[in-house]
Amino acid sequence: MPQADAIAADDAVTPRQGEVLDAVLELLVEGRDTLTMTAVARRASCSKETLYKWFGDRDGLLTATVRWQASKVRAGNWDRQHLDADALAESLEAFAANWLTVISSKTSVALNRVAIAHAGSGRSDLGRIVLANGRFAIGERLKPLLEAAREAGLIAFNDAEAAFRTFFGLVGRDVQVRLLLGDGLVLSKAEIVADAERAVAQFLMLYGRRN
Amino acid sequence: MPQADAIAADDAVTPRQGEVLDAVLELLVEGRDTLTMTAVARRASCSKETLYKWFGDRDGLLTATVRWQASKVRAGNWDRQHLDADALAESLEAFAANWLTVISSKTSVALNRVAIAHAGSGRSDLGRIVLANGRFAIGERLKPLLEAAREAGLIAFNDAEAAFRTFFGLVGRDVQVRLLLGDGLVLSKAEIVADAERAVAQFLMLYGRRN
DNA sequence: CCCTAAGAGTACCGTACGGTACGGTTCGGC
DNA sequence: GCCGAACCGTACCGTACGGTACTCTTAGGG
Repeated sequence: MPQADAIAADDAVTPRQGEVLDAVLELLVEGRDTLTMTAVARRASCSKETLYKWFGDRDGLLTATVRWQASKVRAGNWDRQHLDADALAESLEAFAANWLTVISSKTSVALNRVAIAHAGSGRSDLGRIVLANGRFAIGERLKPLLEAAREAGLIAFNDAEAAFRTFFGLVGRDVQVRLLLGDGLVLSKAEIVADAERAVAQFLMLYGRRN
Repeated sequence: MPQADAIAADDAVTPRQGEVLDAVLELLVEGRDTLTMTAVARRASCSKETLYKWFGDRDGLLTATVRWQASKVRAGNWDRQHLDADALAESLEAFAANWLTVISSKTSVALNRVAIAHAGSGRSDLGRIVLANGRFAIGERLKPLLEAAREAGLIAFNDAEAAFRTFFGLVGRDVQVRLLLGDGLVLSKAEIVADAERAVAQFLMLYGRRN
């Protein structure tokens, strides 16, 4: 796990603090420009002084929010036993569908937006944290599956990282950037499943051992 | 009020206005938080009053800047004559390399960041404009090539849009989101060329007619 | 029943920035 | 050489927001 801060997440977040962070997420989803400390305090029914006491400053609050959300999104496991072609496809599809669901959620879009805006202005933990918990976390979770599949003779590749990046591209395509830029793209559950199947089929056509 | 003129006159940008917009791009690249009207005026050696006269307000200035940059990035043509397998691969690689070069440029990253931040806060032309001049513009330019290649019997697909999106994913992969989030990813000219070749090879493996 | 601590609510301060006003300067037209 | 337009530089205004201080309420502990 190269990104050390991927899991430095929900340490010592009291339930009440969780409520506050949920309020931040709400406001974030409603529109980034409404995210003022006063608005957070009002929404969470707490005082600004408490916000500053708990989170230090505005950046600290945002950082805690990003970590808080990351700690809530954990998914995509696979069965290490009996890995045959069907099980592989199924696991990959589960990863793909989960990933598409996450990146198309309003929360993820809003959080990525604020992290990207933050990354533009010098001092930026947010971008790094989002990357560590998003793109890199899923990479580290998926690579073992890819390598197990390779050892089982189901797929072939030299570089697991490169293979994952191809998978990533086939799954995500233009979805994330379109959502971030405000395109009115909506992914239904059915479309996500179909997209996941298509992406996995394409991936296996590129990397699968001909049988 | 000359405001209407200034907004509508995104095609008729005087040289002096171009200088101002270039100054905006400079500041944008240097760090988004430094982009204040005062800073623009200082950098461009013009008065704030002139900025407001020409561009209406801050959003107008940003919009003009996005359009200005878009008007500077036009590339990726292909030879309609003699379209054989080699020519197709070459054209696709040119598209891919050009696209990678654009999205990994500091200017593009900075502009996408501000557009994304803008898209978060309700009323947002910026996101739409960036999308129209980026993702969708290249799609519209590439699809004719794909369709010509299909008619030439080089590739096979039902939906040109879907084929393009796959191409888009294979080329871009995780590059754009990583750059937007501030990952220290640098693409050398050689890597871009290699990536373009890989993406095209993969695309042709998925869509190419077996020969 | 008091004492203390946590925290809600609110008033307040400083500053940064969007937007405006105005005096001074340059320059093309007559 | 004069006039007006364009425009630079800058001082100025209003406001929004980050951050702080202060009061008031509530809850536990003795």
